[in-house]
Amino acid sequence: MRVIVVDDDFLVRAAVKGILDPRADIEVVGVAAGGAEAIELARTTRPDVVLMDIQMPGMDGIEATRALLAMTDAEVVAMTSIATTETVERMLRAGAYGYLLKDTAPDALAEAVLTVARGDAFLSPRHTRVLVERVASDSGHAAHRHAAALFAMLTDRERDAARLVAAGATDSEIALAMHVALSTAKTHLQQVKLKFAVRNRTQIGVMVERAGETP
Amino acid sequence: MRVIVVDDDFLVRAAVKGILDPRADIEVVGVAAGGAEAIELARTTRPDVVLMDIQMPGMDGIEATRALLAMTDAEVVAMTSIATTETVERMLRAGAYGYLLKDTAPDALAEAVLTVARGDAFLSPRHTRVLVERVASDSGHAAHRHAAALFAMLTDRERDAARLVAAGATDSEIALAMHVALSTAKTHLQQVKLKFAVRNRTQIGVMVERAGETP
DNA sequence: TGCTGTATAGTCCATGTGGACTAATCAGTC
DNA sequence: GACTGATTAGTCCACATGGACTATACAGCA
Repeated sequence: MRVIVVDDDFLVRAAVKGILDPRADIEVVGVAAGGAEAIELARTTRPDVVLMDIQMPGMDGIEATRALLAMTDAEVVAMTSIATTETVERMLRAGAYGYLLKDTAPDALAEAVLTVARGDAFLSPRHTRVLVERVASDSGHAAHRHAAALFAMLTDRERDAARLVAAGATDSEIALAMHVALSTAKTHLQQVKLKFAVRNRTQIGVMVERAGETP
Repeated sequence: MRVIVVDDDFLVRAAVKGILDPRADIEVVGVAAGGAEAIELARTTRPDVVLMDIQMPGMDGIEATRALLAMTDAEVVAMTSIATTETVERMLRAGAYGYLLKDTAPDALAEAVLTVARGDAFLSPRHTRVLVERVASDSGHAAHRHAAALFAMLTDRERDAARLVAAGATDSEIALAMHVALSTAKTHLQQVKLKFAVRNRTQIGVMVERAGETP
């Protein structure tokens, strides 16, 4: 398992290398002090896993991860001491599958490397909790389910009309797009209003968006 | 650490008890074969952690978790062999902070119990990956960011007006609610339309909903 | 075979909305 | 002290929308 370590702090680089190198199944093939340097290093050493610090001067860990994953098929494990929803989300979105607190036990460090290398994900318990809470609380979820359920109760043509309303079309544009008379489009929308139990077309648009049906 | 084990399979109950009981820091204070039985057991034994199977006849693990967390302050670790986004999400939403594959190593089982007991989350690497991918791919995210950025560019009063539009108010109702003249409400909405670069109020409503600003 | 739901189409009229303007007041900025 | 942006307010008019109806045709179902 070929690994590179990216951190602006010399002590961290040395410590991580010191933990991983003695292991028979992991070899640290290089260290870098910044994002740009890491990308250069990855090009030449072709690592399986990159241990990446997030806060670094210059190109930060998130940018570096994005750039790195665009050109290699390495896996990335983020290392940091911050555990805000915001940061975790941005890092995972950049493509990292591992997330470690810097005070992690040596065993966990090696385990994280091996876990992401075989295609699974490894997050520290603290980060896992942050992620779980984000998914669990996901406000507006109930509202979305309700809107989706209402949308599913529409007929095919009512759905078409509703989507066009959400896209900002006028009644006559809807009639044109659906190849029907103006009065027909209006009748469909009256039905949609009834079924959604709303007052006007604006709320139809809001419901369609909430149901995730705006294309 | 007081633990109860809930599973409809006698062999699983015995195996889990056999793994956890020998440990000095964990005591299995009861086992149950179903959801209803588990709730009864939790009432009498007051466990710290409940290991809960998801697929059970009668009351399933998700329902049981919801009911159980409503009446005790125990933590729940789900046990299952399925790892679909759907199931993981429903279980986490029900309030579980642990999620194990049934073929988990004995060490991981005990670690999961201890991790959730101290308030963190523990997911098997496979489930962690499912969760990470859900967060990372989250379609519509870019659209949401864009809408939120546009919304942030509005002035205070324009924001108020925009929210009221999304709620389905007419111009005169907006004027009333904001204690301004009809023409003022219209002027604000003209500005909003300009800044959002949209054609009509329906699209204003859609953008406000997309930005997550509908109260 | 009649009932129900869907899709189509129409009329009439009150009200709402969009567009194009102008303009005063006030707060902060250069 | 002039300028800019925010907030307020106004007029006029064309067009869109909502509401309340009626009505035909066709499908599937009991």
